[in-house]
Amino acid sequence: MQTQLKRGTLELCVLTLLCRGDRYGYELVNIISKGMQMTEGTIYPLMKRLKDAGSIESYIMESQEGPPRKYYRITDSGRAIQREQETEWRSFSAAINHILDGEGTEQ
Amino acid sequence: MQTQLKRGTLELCVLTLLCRGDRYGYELVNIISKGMQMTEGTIYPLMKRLKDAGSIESYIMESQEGPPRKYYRITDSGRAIQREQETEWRSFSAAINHILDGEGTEQ
DNA sequence: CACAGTACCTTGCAAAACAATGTAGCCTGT
DNA sequence: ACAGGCTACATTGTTTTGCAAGGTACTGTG
Repeated sequence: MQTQLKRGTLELCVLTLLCRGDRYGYELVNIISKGMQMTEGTIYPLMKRLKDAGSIESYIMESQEGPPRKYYRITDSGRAIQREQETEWRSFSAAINHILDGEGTEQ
Repeated sequence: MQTQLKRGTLELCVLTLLCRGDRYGYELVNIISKGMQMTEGTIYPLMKRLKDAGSIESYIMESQEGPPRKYYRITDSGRAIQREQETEWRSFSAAINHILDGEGTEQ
């Protein structure tokens, strides 16, 4: 059920994390999955969508601890979208909380 | 785009409103659409799902101002689901806000 | 009698999360 | 030397749900 709640917000999470520095896919899964359930089956299609949209760029880097990593870097356009989505999220969650806290009770 | 954010939360909104009293479909659209965009094409399939799941019941009442209205009443099982989903929403939105407010910045 | 508002409903499309599955490199223990 | 586990990438197909578009029908007003 939680599945549905995540729609749209994972993109915001990823863009927000990338605003603070480059990350590779597997790393993003590990960070985000601390707060909510999410797996690689979700992140890679999402990264592809973001790349196709021009919100992020990627580059490969070797690692001493395993296979090469594909790092993602946010673009200016990605930053703009992050700001937009953060605003949307805040007003959206405010609307939900408003209903939970009693909106619509009055006759 | 906001479309994706709504996933799952509209059900919570409807159940929450019905916890406070019976409502008819068109009325629910009017209340919820004050806070976010939503139309009848969304509510009627949702009400059918909720009814099939046993979360709500319905009854018809005449109206002096137009066609008869189909009112919905929440069931005990519906109330339990509402509580569950409200808890889920609160912990979910907390997780998102946690990421927005700096989680994952530290090395 | 047309039109606007109220109120119901269905069909078909699109977006996105995710389980399942597959590849391959690195490291440790035996 | 090799099995097993972790790291790290990726794709396919299923499922859920929001919504535009379309349709019916009743009531009241100009």
